Amino acid sequence: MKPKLQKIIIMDEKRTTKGRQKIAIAKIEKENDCYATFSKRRQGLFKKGSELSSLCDADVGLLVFSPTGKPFSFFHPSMEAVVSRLGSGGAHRDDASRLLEAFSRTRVLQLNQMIDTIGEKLDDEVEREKELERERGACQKWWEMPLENLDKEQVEQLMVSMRNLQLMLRTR
Amino acid sequence: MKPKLQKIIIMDEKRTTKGRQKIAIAKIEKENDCYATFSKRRQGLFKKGSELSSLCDADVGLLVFSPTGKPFSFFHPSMEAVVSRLGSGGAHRDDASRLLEAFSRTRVLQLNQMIDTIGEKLDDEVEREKELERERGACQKWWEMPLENLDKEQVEQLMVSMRNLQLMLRTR
DNA sequence: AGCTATTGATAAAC
DNA sequence: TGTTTATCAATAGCT
Repeated sequence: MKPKLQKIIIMDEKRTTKGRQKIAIAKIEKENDCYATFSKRRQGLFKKGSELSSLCDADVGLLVFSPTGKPFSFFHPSMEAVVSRLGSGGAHRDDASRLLEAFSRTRVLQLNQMIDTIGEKLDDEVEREKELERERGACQKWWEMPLENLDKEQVEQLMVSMRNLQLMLRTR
Repeated sequence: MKPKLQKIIIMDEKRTTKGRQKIAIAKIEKENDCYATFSKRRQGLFKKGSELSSLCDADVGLLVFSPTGKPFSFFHPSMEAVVSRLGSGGAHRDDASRLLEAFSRTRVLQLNQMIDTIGEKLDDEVEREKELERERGACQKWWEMPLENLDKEQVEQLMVSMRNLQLMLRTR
């Protein structure tokens, strides 16, 4: 870019880092750099997809495999919505499809909702959130607690607690 | 961002345009602006996907529907390559079926990975969580958090999260 | 995982 | 839709 608007930039202090540098779009050979870049850019890609779907109310489906073969995906508004638009959407009643339904209703939806409702809110709302987090501590977003890390006992307690919560909410 | 490196910028000539302005991530109501934005951002998204696949030698599949319903897709190295990574697949059917199958398989893979992870007892993460719990004992029982202190939005989020949690637990 | 300087993407205006 | 320009947002290189 060649700015038409003339700017004169004077910098004091010494540069502390080299900052972002231009790179060629070619395979990153250094394995560590490659992983780091994949992680950052995958996040960026999914954010872009999320923004596109929000801004234009467009159905979006993204599917990416990491260098190690691990799959990542992003769908909005849901995998079913995106996939069903591809055609007549014949009745796939195989196990995979049913699993897909069950799973997409939980983790995918949850992740997307988190992204939509929390991650992409306006700046001041994000600021307010951060404020709340600081006040109340890390436990505020308990629902982001990785369920994978709960043992059987903890799960049972969680379910009991959920039932109680439901009752409380209902009586509100 | 707040640059640590002090810059003094002097501009002469008058600004000729407003340049890029910050926008909220919400549905663009003006139809024309919406189409223009979709067109530009779709290009940007596909470019990002292309770069990611080149930089990290990653398989990438992107699928987007314009506000008018027109489908766009990007696959690297090819749809076949992306799909085939998910298994030999059965007989060759139409593209839609194959895509669906691919997506389903992805989900199943993730589900299986999750189940595996769940089966294991946690190590460092759990220790870390317990550590946190010990530190802030009061906050551990988040479900006893006074509901009066939640605003409407938080309650809605809470209920959504609960529903997702239920589904997720059910699939375990 | 955080930070900062720089590159890259893109909202406005034509 | 394509081009241009000033800004905003993503991220490369370090730690």
